[in-house]
Amino acid sequence: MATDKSAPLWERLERPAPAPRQTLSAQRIASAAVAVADAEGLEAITMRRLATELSVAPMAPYRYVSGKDDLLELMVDHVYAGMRLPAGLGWRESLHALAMGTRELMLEHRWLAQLPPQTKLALTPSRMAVAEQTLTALDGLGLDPDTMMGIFRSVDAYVHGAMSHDSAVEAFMSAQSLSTNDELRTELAPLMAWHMRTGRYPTYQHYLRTATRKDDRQGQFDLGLNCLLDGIAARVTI
Amino acid sequence: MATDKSAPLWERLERPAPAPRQTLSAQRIASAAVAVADAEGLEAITMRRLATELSVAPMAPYRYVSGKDDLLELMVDHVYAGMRLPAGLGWRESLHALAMGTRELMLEHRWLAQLPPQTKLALTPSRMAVAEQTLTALDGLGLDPDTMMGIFRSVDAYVHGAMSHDSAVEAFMSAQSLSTNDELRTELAPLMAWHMRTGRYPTYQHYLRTATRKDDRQGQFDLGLNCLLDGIAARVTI
DNA sequence: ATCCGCTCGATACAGTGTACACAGAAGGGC
DNA sequence: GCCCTTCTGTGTACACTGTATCGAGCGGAT
Repeated sequence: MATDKSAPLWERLERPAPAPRQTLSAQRIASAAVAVADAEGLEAITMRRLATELSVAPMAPYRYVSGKDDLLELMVDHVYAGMRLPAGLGWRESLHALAMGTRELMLEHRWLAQLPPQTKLALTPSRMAVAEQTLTALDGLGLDPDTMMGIFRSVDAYVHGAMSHDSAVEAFMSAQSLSTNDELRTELAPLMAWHMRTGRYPTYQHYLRTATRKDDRQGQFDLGLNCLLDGIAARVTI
Repeated sequence: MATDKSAPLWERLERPAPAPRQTLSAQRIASAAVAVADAEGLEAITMRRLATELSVAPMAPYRYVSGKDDLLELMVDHVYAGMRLPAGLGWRESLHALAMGTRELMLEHRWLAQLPPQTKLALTPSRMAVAEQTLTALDGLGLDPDTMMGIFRSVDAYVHGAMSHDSAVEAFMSAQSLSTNDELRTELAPLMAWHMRTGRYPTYQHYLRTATRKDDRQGQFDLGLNCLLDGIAARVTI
């Protein structure tokens, strides 16, 4: 029986491997790809590069993934599998853990923030598990199902938005070999100075002159997250 | 199309004068690119495609943009220039207008959500203007500058995260020629059914069975936004 | 009239994703 | 023992990408 390409990727993977040959496997492919992306960024992920990394012909991985999109899904699932949310906490602690866990994951794997849209949507088993755990933490609070899912998605949206920005900054810094926030500011200074010289942004200029923790990304993240959780609290406690 | 050196001298001489010069400009380039991306998505944006759209040689636009990244920045600035935030509102209405304006912009130009990270960071004049207007709306409330910027960035992060998801969904739908949410659900049903058959997601399954407004994206967006704004309110009103 | 500099054209190149046909090994039935 | 199907990985090829480079011809300053 031929491999049924119309079946979902995940179903195909869970079918018993009819292959005693086994120099390649979805696992090996995924972790090799993740290793490359972690070390050199998403743009280093190339079917050829992946193949050489696995000491295999360029087209070989196509036996396991139907294309690059599939590969990216596999990578996402691979790293999300490492995320464990502590159970038995209250709703707020659970959402906080969800946010912090996702943040950590996206810091460790900066490429997560630059995936193409169809991959961002991918409903992989590990992601389903995260959703399941979060929904469970929100269960039994008297919320209707739509609100439960809405809360989960809102936190997820905030985390993704914030981390998309943060990891873009960090990718930029490492691309320019900047290691401190001061170096970053120095790098951006000429552009910023030019903007300010137009005189169109007086309030922004005032911010630049008086702010003190301009680049505390962790603090920024916490501020927004706490605001969001506070707002959710008002809807949870009946 | 090649300069045919073997053609008779006289034919070569009578060929139309190569250029009524100033055919290109940053404006023309930006709006042509935006038009293509709006109609066919970001992946249709190709230096060659852009050139043919402008009836010009592939390398011609490089006189105005130093590469594709520059082009994308130009496009971002071009569409953000159309965003006007009403002035004279209170802080909450202003933040709400910022969120809704950005949402509308990202719905109108779905490619905004799939830009590469360095372009997402781009500090273009139009984006600076949006930041300026928002900061102005937050001024005079007794907030310290860091908190002002933090609030602006939090709202922006939420909007980007939420819309990144939403416009990925819509890109997927239009790619599969699905027009209604029911069609979308039908398309995803086999995958979802497979996940559910594993029995690993009981709470998710319960959600699927009992939820009623599963795909009300506007409602989801509003829920999270209102939560966030409520949380901010607690920090604004001292 | 001459020259310079800017704008745009033509060509070329390395690198991308992936379609396609083929080689060889694994294991079951005779 | 053999053969034959089936799966795995190989080799080659193609259309397409971003962009470096060189050169042609116009406009304006000298």
